[in-house]
Amino acid sequence: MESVAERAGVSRATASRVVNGGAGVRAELREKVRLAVDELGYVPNLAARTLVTRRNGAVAVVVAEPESRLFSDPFFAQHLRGISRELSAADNQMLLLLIEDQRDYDRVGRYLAGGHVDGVLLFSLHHADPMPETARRVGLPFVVGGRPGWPGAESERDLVYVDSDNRGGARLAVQHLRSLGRRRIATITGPLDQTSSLDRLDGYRDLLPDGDPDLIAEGDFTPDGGGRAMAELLARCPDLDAVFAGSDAMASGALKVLREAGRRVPEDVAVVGFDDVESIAAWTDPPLTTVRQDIEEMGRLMARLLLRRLADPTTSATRVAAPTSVITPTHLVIRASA
Amino acid sequence: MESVAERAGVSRATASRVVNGGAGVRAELREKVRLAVDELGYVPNLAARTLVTRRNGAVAVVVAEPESRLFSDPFFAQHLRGISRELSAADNQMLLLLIEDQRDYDRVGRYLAGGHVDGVLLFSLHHADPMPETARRVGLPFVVGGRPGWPGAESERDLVYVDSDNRGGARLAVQHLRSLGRRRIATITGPLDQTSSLDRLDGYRDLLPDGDPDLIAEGDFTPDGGGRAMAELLARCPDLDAVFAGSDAMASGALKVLREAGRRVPEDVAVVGFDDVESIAAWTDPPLTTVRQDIEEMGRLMARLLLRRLADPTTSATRVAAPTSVITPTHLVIRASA
DNA sequence: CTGAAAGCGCTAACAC
DNA sequence: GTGTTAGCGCTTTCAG
Repeated sequence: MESVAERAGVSRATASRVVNGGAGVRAELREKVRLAVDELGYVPNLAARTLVTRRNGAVAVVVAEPESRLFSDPFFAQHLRGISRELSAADNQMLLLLIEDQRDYDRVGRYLAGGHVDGVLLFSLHHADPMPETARRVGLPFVVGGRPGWPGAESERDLVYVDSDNRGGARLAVQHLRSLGRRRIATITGPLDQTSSLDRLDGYRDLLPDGDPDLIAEGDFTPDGGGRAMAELLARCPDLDAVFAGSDAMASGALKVLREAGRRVPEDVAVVGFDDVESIAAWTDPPLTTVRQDIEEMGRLMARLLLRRLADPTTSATRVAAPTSVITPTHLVIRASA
Repeated sequence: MESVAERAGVSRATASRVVNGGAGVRAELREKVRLAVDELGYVPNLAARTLVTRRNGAVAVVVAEPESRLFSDPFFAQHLRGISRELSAADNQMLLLLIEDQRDYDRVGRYLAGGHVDGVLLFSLHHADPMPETARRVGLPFVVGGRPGWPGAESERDLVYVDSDNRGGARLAVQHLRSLGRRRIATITGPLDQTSSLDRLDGYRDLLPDGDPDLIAEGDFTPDGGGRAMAELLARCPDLDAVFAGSDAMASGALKVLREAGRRVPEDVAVVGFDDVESIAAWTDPPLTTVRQDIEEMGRLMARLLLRRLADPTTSATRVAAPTSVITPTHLVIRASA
């Protein structure tokens, strides 16, 4: 920058002003500086800038997903795409931090504390996940993907999150199955330490308040887990005529087990999934009827919420219209499996 | 750090030494400083450190994949997992930079030039991709995922890359099909502007040098594209009795089209995929026989190669044992489709 | 509207 | 061994 200023015949201060928007600099000089910047191929040193501005132009995305689900369910990638788009539209970088084992919590915690990012996006929170507390401790604004509250989690109350209408979506699914005349409707849930699984189960129960508990089996959001749960259900309730799976991935596993058991889908057993992940739902045999949630849009919303917080440093004092959580709608996509 | 030093009764310099390993400091003082750090909850400011050391402890992963494949093929996620593991084992952060449209090339280029990272991992390079040149221009060491060379790409000659043995893998697939007695073996290729597609096609041709060109159709690595290519092939060569698809995702699309056309797999048409992405290959109907490449390992290798370059600043002058490209092996995984 | 000067928080020679 | 000193490259009051 020294040399840019020199070449343009101005001081470093003026050069700096131009580089950062050029407000309050005579148009003539502004041009001169811009020219010098181009000619010298000057690029500002971010570290130096951060040192004084205390801003990084970067936000961290922390994904705490030790399960193999992360790498078998495109859910995650779609989310990321939404986030990345929104962030880069605002010229912010996305840093992906993966947490795979206990040790990583520390590493990521240190990284966040190190002041390399301006805010944090948190994902796949399981019960009693320490990340929100960590983010709060180091004073970084954050937004959570998926409703984080567990009964009694006092401290989590006023944090901002984005989630889809899991409960409503589940109701849609069961409703549809019922309208098809199905009477023995089973469900395969996700891991019950995640609110999304819980909410979907609640939606199922909303419509089947007196349901047979044997019709409920827990999976883990993987095709494998879905298959295992399906096998359990079949053993317990051979007379079931429909299944609502808590994710498309699990539904695909269930489909396979049903096929192997000689049950025709949808004739003998109707199947509905959840997510509408194109690469799974459209390609199973038969193609999956499922509950659609706009995952990419959820990602965009998370990023937007965080950016708003960053732009407007509303401390807890003068919060007038603090960003608030949002629930995105779900709807049914009918294909061939139900 | 000022206050840490004060509290420990030492100078800032000594405090700094302790924080950075504590070599050459009396054990007694070292303890004192450590204590002060803990008590004050001190965390070093990375920006300041970077400013002077010129090191970030971070490497960028640039994924130039405008196609929707990125978000429908777990290939990518597995790669990332490998990279992330290797990087964090060496206490380096991974920054994910996605390139989706032309505009993004500039944004990412600026970011790299800004000096926020120590090195770059490049992915999914298409023909004449400008990223390697950009990385070279800003002077960042980089490693490429997938063989980048195109005929005549002089400047790309001596860059380091990690790739799997695509050609050998394809040969394995065709070999297997032939050993099953198949005589009309078709292939669905990936986009032919990527070397991985080209190499797999070459492997196919190695074993079928006089093959009927009508038995070759181009897909795009998506299930959809695979389906379209399969339909084409069926129209052109109704007598085909086997298909080698250049990816599991394309194979899944092909399977669907085959099913709809009333062809039984593997009885009428045997199908072999490529990748062995568990979430696809194990869950298709029938489960896919495919060529396995250890994607996560490839990611780890890329990271390791880059880290070695960073650790050992071998300029082009004294290169004794410069890191060199590596090709990982492939092998056949037999399931039910062939 | 522009320039001079004072740091941001840390590390690395260099003396002691 | 340890402290002193000089910056790393940039932004930003504060005068002019």
